[in-house]
Amino acid sequence: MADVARLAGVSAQTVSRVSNGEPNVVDTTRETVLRAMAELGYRPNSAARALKRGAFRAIGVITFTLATTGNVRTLEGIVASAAAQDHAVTLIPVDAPTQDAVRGAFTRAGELAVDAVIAIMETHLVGDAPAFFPPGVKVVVADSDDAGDRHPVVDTDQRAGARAAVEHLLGLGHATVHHVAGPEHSYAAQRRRDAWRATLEAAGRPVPGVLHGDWSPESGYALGLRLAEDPSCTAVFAANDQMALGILRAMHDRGRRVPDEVSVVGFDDVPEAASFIPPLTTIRQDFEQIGALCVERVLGQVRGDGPATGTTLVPTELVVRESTAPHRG
Amino acid sequence: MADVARLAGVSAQTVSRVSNGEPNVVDTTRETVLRAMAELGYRPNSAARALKRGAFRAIGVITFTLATTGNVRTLEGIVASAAAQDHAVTLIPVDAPTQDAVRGAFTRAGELAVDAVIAIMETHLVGDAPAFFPPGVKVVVADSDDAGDRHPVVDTDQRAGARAAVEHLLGLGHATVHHVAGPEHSYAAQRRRDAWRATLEAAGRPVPGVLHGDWSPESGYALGLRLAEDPSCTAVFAANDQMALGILRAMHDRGRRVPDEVSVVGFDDVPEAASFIPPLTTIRQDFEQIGALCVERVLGQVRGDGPATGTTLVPTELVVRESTAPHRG
DNA sequence: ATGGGCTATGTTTGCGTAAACATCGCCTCG
DNA sequence: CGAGGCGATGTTTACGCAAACATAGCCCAT
Repeated sequence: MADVARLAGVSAQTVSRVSNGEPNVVDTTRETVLRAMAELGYRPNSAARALKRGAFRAIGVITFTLATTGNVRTLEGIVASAAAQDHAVTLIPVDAPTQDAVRGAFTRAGELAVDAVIAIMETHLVGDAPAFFPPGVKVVVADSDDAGDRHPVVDTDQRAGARAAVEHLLGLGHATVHHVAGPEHSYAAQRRRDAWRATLEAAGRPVPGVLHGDWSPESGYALGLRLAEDPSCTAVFAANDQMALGILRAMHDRGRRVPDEVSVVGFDDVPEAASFIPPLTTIRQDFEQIGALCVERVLGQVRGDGPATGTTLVPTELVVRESTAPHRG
Repeated sequence: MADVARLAGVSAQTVSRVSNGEPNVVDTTRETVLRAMAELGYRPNSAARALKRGAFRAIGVITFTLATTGNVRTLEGIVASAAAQDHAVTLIPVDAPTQDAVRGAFTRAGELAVDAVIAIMETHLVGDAPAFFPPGVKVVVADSDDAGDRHPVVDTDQRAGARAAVEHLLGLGHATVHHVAGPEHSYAAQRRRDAWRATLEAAGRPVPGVLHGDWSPESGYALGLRLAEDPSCTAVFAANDQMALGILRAMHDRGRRVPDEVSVVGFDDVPEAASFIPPLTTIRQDFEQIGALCVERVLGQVRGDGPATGTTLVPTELVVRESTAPHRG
């Protein structure tokens, strides 16, 4: 910076003003400085800038895996939204899905060059980790629809989505709907399962035993084989599209035609869902909006004009494709 | 830091030594300091630290989209590997796949708190963008198997992978292999297409006209419908798994049985590939290793003990599943 | 026993920037 | 025509940390 100032024949402070786009600099001076900057290849040093300003203009994102569609697309929404508000995004990996590992990640985040942290994980993993935080760093949690009393929480409206799936199937004339749920410890899976059950009960339908998978297509296939054996099973709601894919294959392998004999609904609307055999009816989640809301909440806290708690639910959308059809009884 | 020093009754420098884990501190002193840190909730300020050290211990990753399996998994590999070497990862989004946008991203990266940059994109997009870089920041490019003379480049061995796919199909007795390629402007797509053609020519087989998709399942479906019309088409090599998925559905819709009548091979080995109908034979890419190599190369440059150019190709693996079978002619 | 070397700790200094305050010249208005 | 004010620019300072250098106490070998 001193070099630029010397070359431009001005003070360092004026260089600072130009580089920060402050208004009270005469145009000719500004241009001289800009030319000097270009000539010397000057870049502001962000460390010094952050040190002085006390802010990094960066958001940390803590997540366990990028292997799931939801996390990645949420992340993408966060990055896009943060970029629009001139903030960078720093990824903070968690080695294992344990509270200890998450606490470690939060500790690292506290020492990192970030002003705020978004955790994409379920509440029970977050636990009390944010308590170990420097007070200045703000936290928002995605993918957990409770704990809104401790941090702002943003999540898909799991209940409404699951209800829409079940009601769609009941509306097609199916007597009841079987459910292939996600892992038992997952809040999202629990929400979808509970809403599935509640919707059946509200409609006065029998509630079949629930099958728990692990979100993978393979688990969907294994459980799908069991459902295929059950002639009374004409409608299946899978807790995500990947398991639905496995179920489709199981039905195919067992000669149960979809949707003629069995209707299948997924959850997520992954990009491939429209190309499954047959194309999958599913519940679309708006991950981009989740990401955008996370950024809004967290920057609201940083600016001091946003709420520090409260849950925001993002609506879902039923996407009807060819894997569901009226029941032929 | 001064508060901690006062409470512990030592100098600020000793606090610094403790917080950096330097060895020449007596255990009792260290413990006193650690206790004072805990009591005051002290966190090192990373801005000041970076300012002093001249390094951020952070790597920037420039990429256009996280919507593709490859980019995400490469990113995941980068994050894991960077974390193992105590580096953070900052995402730098590119708004549009144009050289201008990429140049803008590199400019931002230059002002960001990063010591090095990894670009996950094809070379022709990177263009001369890194020339606008501060000299201190190092660059590595993934997903481009040329330009290794300007920066280190890490990429999947596209040619070997495509050759393995074609040879597998020829080995099953198919007279030739049709190809559904990626977009024409994509280097990766070009490499796979060229290797497909070269392998057919080397075997003295006829080279069918190439069909270009856009990587999406929908484009695979559209092109698959055309292939399904052609009774001479018994083997298809798709440039990625998503298009292969579309092809499988097209064959299914036209009553062309896979693999009995038509064999299909994909590229990537996405997690769903094993659950397609039928499970997809494909070329597995080792994205985690690509990510790890990117980090190694880039940190090697930062440390000054790594090469500044050169291409590293990561081998692929043929994964045989049920979508390919011997030709029945 | 005494010098030399070694370790633990303290002191000084500066990294690059921007806020706060200081200065300087010009314009306006009575 | 001069006081007052305002906008453009310069000067000083501190942000929090760690490198470099300084000091002080100790042990060992001669």
